[in-house]
Amino acid sequence: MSLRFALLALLRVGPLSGYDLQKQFSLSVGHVWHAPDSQIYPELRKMEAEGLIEGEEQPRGQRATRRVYHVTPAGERAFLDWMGTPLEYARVRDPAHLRAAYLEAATPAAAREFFRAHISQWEGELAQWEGELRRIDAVANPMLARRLAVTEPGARERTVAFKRFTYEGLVDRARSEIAWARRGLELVEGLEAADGGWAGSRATGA
Amino acid sequence: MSLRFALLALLRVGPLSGYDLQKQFSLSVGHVWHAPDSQIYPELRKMEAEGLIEGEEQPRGQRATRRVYHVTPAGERAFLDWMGTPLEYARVRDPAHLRAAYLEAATPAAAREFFRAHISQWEGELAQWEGELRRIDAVANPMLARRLAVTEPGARERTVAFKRFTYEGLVDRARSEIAWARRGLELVEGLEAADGGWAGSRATGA
DNA sequence: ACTCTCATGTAAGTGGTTACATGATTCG
DNA sequence: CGAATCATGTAACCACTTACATGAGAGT
Repeated sequence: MSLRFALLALLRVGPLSGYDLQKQFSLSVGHVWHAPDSQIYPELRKMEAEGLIEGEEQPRGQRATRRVYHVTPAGERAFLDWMGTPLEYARVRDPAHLRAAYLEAATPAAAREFFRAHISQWEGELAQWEGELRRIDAVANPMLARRLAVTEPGARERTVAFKRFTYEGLVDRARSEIAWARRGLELVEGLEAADGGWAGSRATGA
Repeated sequence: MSLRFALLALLRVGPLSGYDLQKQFSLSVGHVWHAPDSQIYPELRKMEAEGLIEGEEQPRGQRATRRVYHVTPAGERAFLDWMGTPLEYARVRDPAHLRAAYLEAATPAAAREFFRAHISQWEGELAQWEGELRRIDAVANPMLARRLAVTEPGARERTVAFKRFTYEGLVDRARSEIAWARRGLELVEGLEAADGGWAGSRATGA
């Protein structure tokens, strides 16, 4: 349900084709809400059918066209309504913590590998989010720059502030996942030292 | 894909009916992987069809029966294999941070309400997870007690250690979400004080 | 001529959600 | 006798994933 609002958030700064949208997506909102192009195109069609956006065919070369979408008043209203309604939180479904809870059934090597993968996973996200933070500070994100150009001066400060704040939260989260996994690595070391029996045949299932 | 392993994790400590499983689920693994009964029953059937578990019809009263499942050797192997394979991480899809990134479009009241809801959401989770931590320490979780009874003495320490460690991680996460949202509340106050123009008609879409 | 980017999708499948359906048993 | 709990599902729907499909235009 959030995809359409992520799309509206982008289209609200100015008209874009599905293709451009998809590109901008991966460089901005995509950092908090992933969507592949195979999901974006149909969603745009649906949103158009519901009157939230309108598409205009534009010629491209001799025969080809591209469809450029802009937000309708109904779309603007839908977006602002959404901003005013409470979020629905998804129930927990956390594969990493699920696995962590039963790591005694894994070999020490597999447990270590799990934590290492967790660290590198979150280091990847961290790098993305820290990069985004730097781009926000430098107004080097093209989407943000366009948005600020379209925003009345008095509102620019808070526009930047909420972006910063959002990515700070994500950075915190990534750091705490990494810290947790590092403690996990230490825990594995400790348990292995304390109990020579782990790594035995039981853990491998043989 | 994780559901079946969550179910196997429970069944590995001893046979259970779908109904019992579902009850135990919400009191243990359910804290990291939610699943409604309408998903559990069909999944058990599928797992049986694939030979991971086996069900036995047991009489209950005069006419009724219940189906009690136990893990087969193939199921045990599947579980241990899963423990040894790298996790697949889902792409980010985070409604709260998506909204936070565009909160300049909301009224200050809506922004505040959003953060308050975020705090109470995570305080709820926090309470659950802290409760679970206390039950782990007191061995007051019946599922954990059963598991320890079935675990060789040398492996008990690490069984408890990984559970503790998992819930510690979840508690950390909840705390940091709460801290983030509190900072969000402060940010809203600050922006409102700095800029009397927010809360104006623009933000409401009129 | 070839390749890269632009541009827009469809189709099949999976995992999960919500709502509904049904009947036996046990306990007060 | 009625209510709670035991017990097991089905059906319709939605969001998302993966893989595939197609063709025009621009640059080398």
